[in-house]
Amino acid sequence: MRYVQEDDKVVLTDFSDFDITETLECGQCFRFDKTDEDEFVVIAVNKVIYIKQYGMERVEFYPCTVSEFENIWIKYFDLDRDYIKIKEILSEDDSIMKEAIEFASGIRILNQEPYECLISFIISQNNRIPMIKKVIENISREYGNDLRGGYYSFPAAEVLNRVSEEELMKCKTGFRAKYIKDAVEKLSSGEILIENLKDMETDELRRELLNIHGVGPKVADCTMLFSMGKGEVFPIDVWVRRVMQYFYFNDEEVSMKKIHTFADEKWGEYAGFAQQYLFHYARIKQIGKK
DNA sequence: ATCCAGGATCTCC
DNA sequence: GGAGATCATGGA
Repeated sequence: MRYVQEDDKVVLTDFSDFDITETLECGQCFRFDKTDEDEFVVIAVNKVIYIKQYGMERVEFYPCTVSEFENIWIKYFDLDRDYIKIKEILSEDDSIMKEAIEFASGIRILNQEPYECLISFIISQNNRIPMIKKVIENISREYGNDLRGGYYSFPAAEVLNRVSEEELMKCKTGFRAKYIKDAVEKLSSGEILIENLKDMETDELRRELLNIHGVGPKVADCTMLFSMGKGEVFPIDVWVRRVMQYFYFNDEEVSMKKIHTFADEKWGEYAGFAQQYLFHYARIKQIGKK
């Protein structure tokens, strides 16, 4: 990996296993817009950044400085991880996983902000991805800070804690408004210290997140995988359930516990990565849907 | 119109 | 401890 400053851009070259379109559109994050072919704008960490990719030759990040790139975006886009090794291990003696990986081999598991990620996946329950994006956008526009260009930061827990359930509903949160309220209350009161959570052991962290009303296994697991560096966590949603049953359980109904045990034994510390390749593959190809 | 969406909760047994 | 209904909202 090599990167240099060119005007207001940081230009990345000599990289592999990174595709901005696959990474953003594989369902792990919601605050981005496509601005052109292989070009996106991402809103994160109080910043608006554009990313344009030219094949496997060149990726431009702008506006951006080398120090911002090193301090924020390398970690955010998980660019310092060896995906070649992960893909080798996951593909070994598994032609299904091999195909899912080859289908979108440029996916990186982002390291998002824990608080925004948690609220985003609370909103995601029983919802569609375009609608999830709209709701998060509504909340940000209404209560976040203006970052210019029509983009707004996601409001802090202390800010949303002062917003009534009825006001939140106007952002189209639906029945999830009371769940968001419980989360921001526990976070802003200090009952849950979100920034300390990623240092906790996975099982204990999971139990902590499950104490929030409206956070179940799936939302907790997505939060841990996509924002707390817990790469061994295997979130199971309708698509992952379908694809797992279809490919690994002879298309039979199996319990969540059974799928978790299987994933843990088969993929271990890389189960979360396996999950994301499978989820994206299944959703695009509509695997297992009747 | 009816069903369903990156689920979780509540109720009832 | 598992099955079934319910929850807002909008698109197919």
